[in-house]
Amino acid sequence: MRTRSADRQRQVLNVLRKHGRPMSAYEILNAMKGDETRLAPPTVYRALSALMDAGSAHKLESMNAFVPCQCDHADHAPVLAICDQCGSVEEHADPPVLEHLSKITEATGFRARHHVVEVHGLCGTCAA
Amino acid sequence: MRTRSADRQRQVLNVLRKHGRPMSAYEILNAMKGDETRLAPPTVYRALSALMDAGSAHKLESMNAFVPCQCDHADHAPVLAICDQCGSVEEHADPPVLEHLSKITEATGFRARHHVVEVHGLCGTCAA
DNA sequence: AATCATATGTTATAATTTAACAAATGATTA
DNA sequence: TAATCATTTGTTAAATTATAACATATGATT
Repeated sequence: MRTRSADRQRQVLNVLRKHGRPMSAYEILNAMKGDETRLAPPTVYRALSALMDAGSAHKLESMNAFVPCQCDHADHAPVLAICDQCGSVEEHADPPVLEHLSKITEATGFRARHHVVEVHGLCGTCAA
Repeated sequence: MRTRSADRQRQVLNVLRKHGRPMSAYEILNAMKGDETRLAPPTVYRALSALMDAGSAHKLESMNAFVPCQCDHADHAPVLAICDQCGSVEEHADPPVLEHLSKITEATGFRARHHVVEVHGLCGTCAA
C-alpha cells in the first residue's frame, strides 16, 4: 500500500527541526495547520509514535514534549540534557551508562528493556 | 501558622503506601474521597508536590503516576525500575551513576541539576 | 480585635492523550 | 474489471492529567 503516513512523519520531523526546541503535540499540530486545516491530534500523535519507534524523534517524558533525534544513534536510548531556562536540548549517546543502569536494576532479577534518562539543568549559555 | 497541608501529605502518602503500586493523581483523589467528599485535584497535586520536594514521593515521569519513596535517600534522585507488566516499582539509590550522567552532560558546559532516571522492563517475578 | 500574609478550598478550564468508529485506499482474488 | 478484504487514515468525541484564578479561611503580628 502506498501510505501517506511516511509523508506525515516527514512533515512532523520538519516542523520539529525547524523549531529547534521541544514542542508539545499541539504546537506541532498548530504549526502544521498553517498548511492544512482539518488536522486532528491523532494524526500528530500517530506520526510521533512512528517517528519514536524509528528513533527519529524522542519524547521528553518529564516535559510532555518532543524533539527530533539529533545524533542518529541506532538502538540505544539517548541521554537528554534539558535546559530549564531556554528549553534547549542536548542529546548524548552513552551505551555504557545504560548498561550500568541495567546492571543496577537487575540486581533484584529485574529485566531492563528501555531506559528513560533526562537531565535537567542549565545549558552552557544560560549558566554563563 | 498551623497548617493542614502536613495532614494532607500524610494522607496521600498513606494512600500510596497502602496501594503499593504507582497511582495517578486521580486514583489518589478517588481513594481519598472515600473518606471525604468535596476534594479537588489541586489539593492532591499540592500534597504530591510537597511530598516530592521533601523526597517522600516520586513521580514516574514516563507514566504520569506517583509512588512513595521506598528508600529514604537524602538528596539524590532515585533510579526507578518499572515493571511494564505488573506495575511494580523498585527504587535504587546510586549516586555514582548520577555523577556519571552529570559528567556526560557537562561536556558541553551544561550544568546538571536534577536527574530523571527510569528503567522499564519486567520485574523478577514477571520475567520468570 | 484589626490587619496582614499565607495557606487552603473551590471552580473552572487548559493541556495532553487516546478510544472508537467511519471513510478511504490500495491489494488480492475471482 | 469489479468484488472483497485488510489496513491505513481521518474524524469525532471523550478520557486523562494538570493548573490558573480567585475566594475563603487560618493563624501571625501589631
